[in-house]
Amino acid sequence: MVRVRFAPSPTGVPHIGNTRTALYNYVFAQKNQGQFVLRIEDTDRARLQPDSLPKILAILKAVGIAWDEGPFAQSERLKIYQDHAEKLVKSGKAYYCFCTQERLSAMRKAQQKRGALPRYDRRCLKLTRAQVKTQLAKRTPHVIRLKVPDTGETSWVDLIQGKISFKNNQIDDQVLLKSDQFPTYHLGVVVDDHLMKVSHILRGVEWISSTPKHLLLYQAFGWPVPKIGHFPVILGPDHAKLSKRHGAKSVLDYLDEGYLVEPLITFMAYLGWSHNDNSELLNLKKLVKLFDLKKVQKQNPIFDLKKLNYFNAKYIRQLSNQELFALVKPRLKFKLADAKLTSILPLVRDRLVTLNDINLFLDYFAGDIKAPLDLIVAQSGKDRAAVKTALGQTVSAFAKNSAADWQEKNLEKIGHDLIELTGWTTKELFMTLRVSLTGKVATPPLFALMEVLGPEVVSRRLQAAHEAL
RNA sequence: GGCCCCAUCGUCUAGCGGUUAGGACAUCAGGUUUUCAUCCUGAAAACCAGGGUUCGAUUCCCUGUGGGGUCACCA
Repeated sequence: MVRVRFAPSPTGVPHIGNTRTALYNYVFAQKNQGQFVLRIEDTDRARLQPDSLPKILAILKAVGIAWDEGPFAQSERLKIYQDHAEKLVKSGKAYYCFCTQERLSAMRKAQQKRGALPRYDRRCLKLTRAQVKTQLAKRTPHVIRLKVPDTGETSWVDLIQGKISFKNNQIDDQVLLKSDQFPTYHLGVVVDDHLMKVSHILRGVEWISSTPKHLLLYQAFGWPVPKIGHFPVILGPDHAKLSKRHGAKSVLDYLDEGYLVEPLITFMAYLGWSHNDNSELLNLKKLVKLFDLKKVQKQNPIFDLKKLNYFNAKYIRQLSNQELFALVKPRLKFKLADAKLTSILPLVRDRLVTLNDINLFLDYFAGDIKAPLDLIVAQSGKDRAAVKTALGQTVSAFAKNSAADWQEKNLEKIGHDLIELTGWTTKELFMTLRVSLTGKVATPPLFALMEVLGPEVVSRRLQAAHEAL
């Protein structure tokens, strides 16, 4: 039975990289008809951020990752870790340490000065049983440390990275139970992964160097070791691990900005894993079908927003007008009648990168604009007087068209007649009208736009520009 | 710095001893008889370096270089 887990610590909101780890885990479990356990590793009380748990859950839900068990909070399982740590002390695999933080940091400083490896000097390992007893009786603050073997090496075959091995003498006597009686990460994961019958530990490469410590713990407990795999970490544009420093955003942030779930899933999936040419849009179901742990890269991928944009725009284009309408409506920053939005949508849909981009095209539909005279003249390529004349001719030409026949086709015909009348090039005239009507240089096709704008608005804006010139 | 890992176009990647080293994003150019976008076509763009092994290395091995991760009573 395949059982995976996602075990975030509630010290912040998971960014895209962290969420990708959850995604890979989930997809791997689904692929193997396995189960997904959600565990909250809230053992660091100092860095705990209470508002991050709801966000973690919201992200998983948004992506569609359904957990089969949990969320389990480690803070509610303290006794379990304490008992296990004590057990290790009894069996001689771990020991009490009464050293103060001050001593430890002074020791480390001295070691570094010497150029030596910063690690615990095992002073408390030399304590006699009686000495330990006295200290405990005195309630001296203490931790429990793992007694790491001095010789030999610890290795495993990583599901993604291949064989990895560490010499034991490189590994510090890790703290297992902190002086506040909370477990450290190392104790917590090992105990929980075992108790929760996790079969595959799949996490980011940043955990590789702690893996031997965990392996040693499994050994100390006499437990079987789960399969272990380490995903590459996502790097920022500066090639350093993606972090808050890069403004690394969460799935929730991207959703807010008008990105959609499927493109987000696709984007995350292709960061360190590949299928065909990495251009196919995915969703959770497709990803489950295609995912293969063997195709996960060892090399760390670099975050590239352009790809997300590509997938998002592509996804939007595949939506029906009705679907797009529903998605876009709540994001309007302009007051707009439904019927109007419906008629605008086909004109702008190919131009949207995110859903929020809808607002980029709405100002001249929803409100009124002030004609940018200089821009109009510049785009026309003519002098001011000529533009004024041409706009005048345009106003009267369109005025002759009945409101009932106010359709793109008819309007376009008038436009072409005007080209003959004025002697301007198509580009010159149409750009002049475009800017006069929208204030912008880049817009949907001119006559489709005019149809939606309607005769009154078109006439009013052209007239206004004409008069102002 | 020690330890661990990694190394194909700018980016994501295909490749698993013999290929004109392929695709996608991005970029650039042209086309779709009005802009922008879409769409289509095309272009430029990579095997980190040096040694081996081999008839033959992008591919296997070693070294160097470069990159990343990690060195807490944080996860």
